[in-house]
Amino acid sequence: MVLARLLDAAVEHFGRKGFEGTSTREIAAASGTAMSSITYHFGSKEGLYLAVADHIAAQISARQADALKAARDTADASPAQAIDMLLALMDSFARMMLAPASAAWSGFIVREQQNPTAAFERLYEGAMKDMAETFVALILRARTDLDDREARATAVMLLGQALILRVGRASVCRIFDVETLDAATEALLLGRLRANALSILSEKPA
Amino acid sequence: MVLARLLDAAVEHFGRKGFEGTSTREIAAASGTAMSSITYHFGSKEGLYLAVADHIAAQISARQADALKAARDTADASPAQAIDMLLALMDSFARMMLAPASAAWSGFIVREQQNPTAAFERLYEGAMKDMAETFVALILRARTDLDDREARATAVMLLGQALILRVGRASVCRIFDVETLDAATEALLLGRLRANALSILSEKPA
DNA sequence: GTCTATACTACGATAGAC
DNA sequence: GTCTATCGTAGTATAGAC
Repeated sequence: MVLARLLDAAVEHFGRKGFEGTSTREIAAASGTAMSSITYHFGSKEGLYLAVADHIAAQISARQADALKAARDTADASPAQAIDMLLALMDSFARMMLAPASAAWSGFIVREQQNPTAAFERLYEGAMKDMAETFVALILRARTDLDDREARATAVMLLGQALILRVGRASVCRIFDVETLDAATEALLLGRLRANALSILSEKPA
Repeated sequence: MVLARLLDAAVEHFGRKGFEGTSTREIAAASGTAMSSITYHFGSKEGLYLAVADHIAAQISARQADALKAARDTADASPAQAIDMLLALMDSFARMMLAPASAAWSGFIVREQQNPTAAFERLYEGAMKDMAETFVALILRARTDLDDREARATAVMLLGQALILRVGRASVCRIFDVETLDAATEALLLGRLRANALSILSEKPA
């Protein structure tokens, strides 16, 4: 119980302020326990940090599980079906980027992207790899004119459009001249994302 | 001279390890000077941090100045001309995201996006606003079917495709199964980015 | 298991010599 | 202007009571 509270508080604090920016005393205080319980349960501050990576990966996987399961059997999908699945997957991913819960996760993940530690491996293998490979497989079904590497590049670009909703949030708000994203603006962004993805995925006439 | 060395070292250290993750002693050591010179020149650690924000904004502006100047007079551009300018601007921005120098900058900027301090204002006003507004203006010329808010959303999505090249670098490398991005993969990504942007910007038949 | 108390290190800021 | 020396604070980790 204390263990779970410590983990939740650690996700929040590490996500928002980074490893060095967070003190174990803060996390312990937010969990209503003593700092030494971190050593007891996780061995060290670093041990807690790695546990947070696993925790985040598990939460993301759970959140995307439905959308990924629907896209699991892509071997015999028609291009049109693959596009439908991709649009649904993009929408699911983008909604996660818009959800408040992803703020702390993304802070954690983005730091690991720029300065990968052992935690990045856990994040990628635990949550991101599955989504990336599913994307690539679906794109290959949708755009039969692309080879494997082109499909991977396309997956990167599609994901980037959703990623900026979280990672560039402050700039997005400035571009729309709002303090926080309201429902109407979120809907507008999701609609544009869908339209763009459709443009990209529709196979071009030679 | 010491001042410039401190600033350069601070960009690197703050960018890679964040404000709390960087000690003033580290920065001073990397600059070959004493820690107390930070207090002398910048007043405090925070003063140095804000100076770094201005420094980064200036460097980005300088780097994008040519591409932005070429797109300055958009009032009478035809849709085809606007698309050409946008593709050039996208390419310029994406190449900055691929350049090694942007690693430290982006670390700094991304932290500010998620946890904006006074430094974010300086970054946005000093470098990002100009690019964002230029993007929106050009998109409105290229896609006459979009209203202002739709054009802003489209700008966000276009920038996201380039942003992921830096912010999601570790994942991009994993998706391509490489340690670092080689020239061939970079060319592939730039090519896909251009193709996607073209798909998105080509006005759809009603 | 969870707490209090404490050892040890590193931090930012400042004072003062030169 | 740039250095060395030092102060006060806050950090992680550990030991030991309960």
